Amino acid sequence: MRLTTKGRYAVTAMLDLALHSKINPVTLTDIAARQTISLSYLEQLFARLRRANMVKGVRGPGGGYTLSSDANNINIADIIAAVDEPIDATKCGGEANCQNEKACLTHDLWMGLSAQIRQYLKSITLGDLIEKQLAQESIISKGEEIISIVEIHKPSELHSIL
Amino acid sequence: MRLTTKGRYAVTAMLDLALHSKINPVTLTDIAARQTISLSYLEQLFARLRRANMVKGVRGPGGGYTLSSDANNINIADIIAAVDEPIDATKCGGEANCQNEKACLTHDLWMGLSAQIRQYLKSITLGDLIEKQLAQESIISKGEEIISIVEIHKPSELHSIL
DNA sequence: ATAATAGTTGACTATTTTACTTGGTTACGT
DNA sequence: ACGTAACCAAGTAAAATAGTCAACTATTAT
Repeated sequence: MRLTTKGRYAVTAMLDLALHSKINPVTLTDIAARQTISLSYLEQLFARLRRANMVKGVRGPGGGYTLSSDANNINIADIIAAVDEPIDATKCGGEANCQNEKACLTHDLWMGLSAQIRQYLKSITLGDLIEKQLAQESIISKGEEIISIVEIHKPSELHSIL
Repeated sequence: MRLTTKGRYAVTAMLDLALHSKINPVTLTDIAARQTISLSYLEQLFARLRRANMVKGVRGPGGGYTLSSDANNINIADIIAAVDEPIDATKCGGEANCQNEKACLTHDLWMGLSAQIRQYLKSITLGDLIEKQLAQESIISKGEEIISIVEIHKPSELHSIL
């Protein structure tokens, strides 16, 4: 499971979509403007999201994109997986000389962790983010009160946390 | 919180270190060979890990790296943060027109998720990965066995044992 | 003291990924 | 018919990743 800016763009765009497409489809132009992402880059991302059956494109005037299913049925792991290029994390994908040997021990450990992260992100849906997060910000302030402090005092240094 | 191959290399190397540096320091050359990472790239990663006080370098013959503290005190989030370049995830770092406005809603949502992921990875230590993962497969004893075998068979390390 | 070891540092290169650009075509609604 | 917006296919600039090379310093062993 990889977590890059690309995946963040995708999740952000999907969140935007979930928030605005309740009634009408949302154009990529609108998302691009709101989230300051280039239109064509969004097109690339949404091409993948569409192929992964996560969004539906509606052509013509009044068209745009809508979620393929309810926000509560769309999880974060799937969004990220849809736009990310799959990579071989093992470097030894089941080679004969790697079976049960020490060289692959750390690979196995990493894979285990990776699976845990994926499972975790799979348990979080767009709906969760919108409802639970917005309702109570306890998670943010409780877990990392530094974030809110920085948000207030030194917004430019947020990156040091993320 | 970013999760890239770079971070994976770092975690993998730290896992390797945790597994092998119980007695003696471990050279980057050994880790490079075991994990198939280039030596110089490891040097770059460990320069950052050292600056973050996560490992200690021991110079001279018989030298290498050791963990700065117990494997149970080193969490995954810190390792990844140490080697990753900090980035600005917001793109609107506290601009006046972004305060409490809709444009930043999805940013906030993403930040909340990012904080959760970070918190999650912070709760997982190297010790957790090694113990919990390995305990089930009872590889611990087997692992130690292999370690000692390899240590003995590697000529470069013979002198440090005897 | 000297040589060998191994960390430390910096600059430099190649590859890949990211993010964006340009310029179209297709489908759909008015 | 016309405008809109999805769809598509190149190509490109910037950044991150991954690795190389070379010199240097601190430590240990002989």
